[in-house]
This record gives sequence, structure tokens and C-alpha cells, in this order.
Amino acid sequence: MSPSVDDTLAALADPTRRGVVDLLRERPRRPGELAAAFNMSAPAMSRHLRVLRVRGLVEEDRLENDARVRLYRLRPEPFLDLHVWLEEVEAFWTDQLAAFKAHAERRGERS
Amino acid sequence: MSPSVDDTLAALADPTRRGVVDLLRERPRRPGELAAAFNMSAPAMSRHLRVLRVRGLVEEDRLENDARVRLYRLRPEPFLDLHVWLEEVEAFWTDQLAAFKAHAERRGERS
DNA sequence: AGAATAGTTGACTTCTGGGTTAATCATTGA
DNA sequence: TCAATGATTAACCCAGAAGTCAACTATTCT
Repeated sequence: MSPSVDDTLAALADPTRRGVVDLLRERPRRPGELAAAFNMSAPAMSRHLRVLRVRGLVEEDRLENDARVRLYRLRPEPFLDLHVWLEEVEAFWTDQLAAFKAHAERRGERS
Repeated sequence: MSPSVDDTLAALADPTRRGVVDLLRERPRRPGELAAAFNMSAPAMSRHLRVLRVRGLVEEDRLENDARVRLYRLRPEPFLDLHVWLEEVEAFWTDQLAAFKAHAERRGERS
């Protein structure tokens, strides 16, 4: 497995971070907004965001108006890499379709 | 996020388990074989396999010849569910791209 | 039956990860 | 300049994950 996919899966290991990704799908969000969404202190969310940022799943920038406010948004690359890995795993079944079918049929006959 | 995807990502949280998935892509394997591949005791690997089994990523069966030997193989469903979730996340960018294209066309800009 | 083999489970230890509050940095605005 | 706001970093705590060795179960073979 490529290191980047490993990083991505490590970043998605935590349920809070998976939830953050789901929220960022809709639109970029502020750390405070995300902390509130998970009933969690600001420092806790800040660390989750750092993990996501270091692994490349999100990026941060500041509001033009007010540089105190940061916005986090998703980055596409890690998800595309994960997609590639997943398709490689799924190739297992397309490659060994006959064997899998036979196995499924064996299991079906038991009931 | 659906619970099954959550389970799948939790199962893939550990690097050893991610490696096991990569090995099982090629062919079914025995627990002892997998333990050796990661320079790890048999009990440690046994527990990783249990995590993967409970979450539905692998299934176990015995050799017909020798019922002491177990073979672990990948199950497709969790990976397909993960695939679906991933495509939902990726829709974030296709939506953005579509919006951008529509916007550019309204303004009569060239791509 | 008894020894050998394959694997899991039990008991225990260690260490990382994720949570908290308090302190700090940076920016805005009165 | 000084208070308020948004967020991160520091220091600490604790539960759970993952590893070890020893013991156990199940199966095969002589």
C-alpha cells in the first residue's frame, strides 16, 4: 500500500474526524463551528484538524475580512489515492470471480 | 456516514490490518503465514484477524483436508460500502466543478 | 492413547491517542 | 493601549489498543 493511502486511512481512523470530513463535504467550516458540532472543546477539535491537515485531507486559510477566523476545506488528492487503492482491492473479486462465485454458491447451498 | 463504513474504517485503522488486507488481495492465507509476514506472535495476529472478521472484512474457513488449518479471505461488502461513501465525498468536487463550469458559461468565459 | 501441530483465549504490561483545563499567540476593535 | 475574540499549544489524565508469554482447545498422526 502506498504511504499516502496509509496516512489517509490513519486520518480516517477516528470517528470524529470521519464526521468532520462529512461536514466539510457540504462547505468549508470554522474550527469553532466543528467543535460545537461534536460537543467537544476547541483544543480537542484543533488537534483533529491538525491530524487531517498534516495528512493532507484538509487545508486551512483565513478570512480576508478577519484573519482570526480560519476556514477548513477538503483536499481531493488523498481521497483520489484511496479510491485507487480501493479499486485495487476490489480487483480481487473481478480477477477471482469464478472462485468467489463458487464459494458463494457453496455457502448458499448450506441453508 | 453509515455504520458499516465506520466499522470498516475502524478495522483499517491499524497498519498491520491494512497490510493483511493487501496480502489477502492476492490469495487466502493462514493465520500463521500472516503472523510470520509481520514478524509478530500468533496471538497478536489472531486478534487482528478477529477484528477484521467481526467487522466483516474477512471470513474464515477450514481446509477440507486438515481442519486445524484456517484460511482467511476478503469479503467484498465492506469495501463496496466504503467505495460508495468515498464517491459521495468525491461528489464534493464534481459539484464544485459543475458549479464553476456553469458560472463560467454564464459569464461567457472560455475553459 | 499420547505427541505434535494450528490456532485462539487468558492474564498482564506498555504506550499511544484523545479528552480536559489553563496558558499563549494573533487579530480586531473600542 | 487594552479588552475581547478565535484558535492553537502546553501540561496532564485516562481508557483502550496492541503486544508479550502461558495456557487451553481442537485436530491429526503414529
